[in-house]
Amino acid sequence: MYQWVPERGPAGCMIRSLLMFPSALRTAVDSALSAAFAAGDLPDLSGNSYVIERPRDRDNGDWAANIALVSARDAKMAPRAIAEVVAQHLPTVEHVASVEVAGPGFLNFTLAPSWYLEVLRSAATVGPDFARAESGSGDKVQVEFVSSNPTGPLHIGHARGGVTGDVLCRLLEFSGDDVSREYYYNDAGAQMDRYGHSLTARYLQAAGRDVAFPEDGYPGHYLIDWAADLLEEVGDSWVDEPDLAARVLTWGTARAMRDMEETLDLARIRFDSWFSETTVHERGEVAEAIGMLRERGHVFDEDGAVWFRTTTFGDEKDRVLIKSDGNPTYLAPDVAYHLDKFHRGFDRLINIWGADHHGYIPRMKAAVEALGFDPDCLEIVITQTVNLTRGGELVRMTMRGGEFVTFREVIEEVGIDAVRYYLSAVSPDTALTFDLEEAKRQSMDNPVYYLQYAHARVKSLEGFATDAGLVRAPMDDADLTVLTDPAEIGLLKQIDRLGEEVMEAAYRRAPHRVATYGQDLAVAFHKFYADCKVVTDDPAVAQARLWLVEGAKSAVLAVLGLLGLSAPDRM
RNA sequence: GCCCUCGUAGCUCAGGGGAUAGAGCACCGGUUUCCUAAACCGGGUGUCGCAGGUUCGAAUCCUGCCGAGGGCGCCA
Repeated sequence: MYQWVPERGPAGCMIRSLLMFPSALRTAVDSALSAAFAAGDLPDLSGNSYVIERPRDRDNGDWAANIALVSARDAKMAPRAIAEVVAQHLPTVEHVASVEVAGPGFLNFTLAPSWYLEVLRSAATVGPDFARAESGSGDKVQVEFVSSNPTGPLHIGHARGGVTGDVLCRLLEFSGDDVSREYYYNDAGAQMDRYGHSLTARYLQAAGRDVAFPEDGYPGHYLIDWAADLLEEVGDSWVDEPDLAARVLTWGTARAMRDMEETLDLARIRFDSWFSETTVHERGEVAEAIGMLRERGHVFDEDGAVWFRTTTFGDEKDRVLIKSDGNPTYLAPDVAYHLDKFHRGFDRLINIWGADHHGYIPRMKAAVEALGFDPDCLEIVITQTVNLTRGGELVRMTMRGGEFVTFREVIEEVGIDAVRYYLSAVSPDTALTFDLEEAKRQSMDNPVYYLQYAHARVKSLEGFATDAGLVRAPMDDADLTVLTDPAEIGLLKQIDRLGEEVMEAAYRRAPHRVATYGQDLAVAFHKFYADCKVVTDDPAVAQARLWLVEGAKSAVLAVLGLLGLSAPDRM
């Protein structure tokens, strides 16, 4: 339920197309409260916090205020009676057609068509950016996501994190934040050693050497493929080199990184920067971070290890930074990395993590706080697991066994538009089931095509109108007031919703809301298409509808852009 | 055992203090001399996991329980 509360959401909720209607209503209600108080009709209710919201059922108007309901106890009056008084003192508000008291005491506002025509003028002339925030928070926001180690291909879990992060970034940019997208990769430490040894063994095996595969090695079949690539590239010339392991690890890291970059590219997931763990070690930032923690009294030594007292900040137990063998844990460079982020001047950090990292949140927050920063500036979005099915049958995957369907394979089978749509249409908090057969269907029962078809229809209409000799006249010459059909009004209302939906989705870090809205928008457009002919004998109607199509195109393109979907001209 | 997330229609999922709880799929039927039928129209389904509590009002917030998933390393 969209609610307008001035002090929340991106600062300055001004949208390019003046979509600030609820604030006008709030001003009006506030002044009605003052007037009623001055007239002695009501006690002073100005301190009550109420909400301007969308009624669930549009039969109850376009906006509703619950002031009477929240004030009933204070005023010692029946809610409906309060609402009546407020309504009597309400000043006229431009574009408001009617105000009525309804239900238990809601004040329901119904907008005049003139409002929607204002919105249409903006949408049709500005384009997809008509609902973009005029001025955002101004915050420099860094979003870190995917961040898979370069030890193998990306899988469907990475895909969800990647799509979620990417759509969230697009949303934040759309609502005015200065966004930087970063991929952090752990190219140091024990996991990389394991990977190097595994790939080295596979290389030697490929070269015909009889070597055993390490017991703790990476079992995936892809290592055999990559070893074959390496053999093809350098022959067996590396076999007897003394620095074989180092060479293989370097090559293998590059190989894995290339695979990830190619896959992300196919998925239209873009990054501004790639940050390697090695960097924080080389720059001495790990030592610096631990030093800072120690200075502030959050570090102690025990059993030969260096500990971070995270329990001070609510963690379940203290955590090791430097193991007794002298090597850092995963946490140490990660603390240094986050310190580095703050040093780079970001106001807000958002990390997209998989559900398996949930337990890591308290210690990371502890690190931020212990280093002297506001832990609320670090937000963690957790994406729940993805169950891959094919025709309802669970596709068995063993991450530990190394047998899994890769992100790239899913893209190649299903197509990136459908993959992105299905992965971003569900709340990150919900464990989702991704069915390959269902997503692959190129038919009307696939919601992604339903949405894209709205765009294809717009293009088709444009072509047909042109062929029919119908040329769109300037906006100023069009009489938009002829748009009165219920289907036309319904479409206008959906175009109007785009701005608030984007704000809400960005503010709540809820990228899936875009897909939900997109379906409503597409429904309204297809309904309009079915009920109202654009190319008609009445030139005034034809002109107005051409502009309505143009406005709808702006909204549809905005949604497709936010979801990172292609906008096909024909299907 | 402790912590986190989830539990809403047959299935996949929205809604997360507000009015009569929604969509898609699946199922049945209808619409095309008419801008793409990948569309439109009609047909029905709910103990919102269970039980308490807070509130003018609870699917939504709190507590407990049940169930599913994830996490509880000097792994990453």
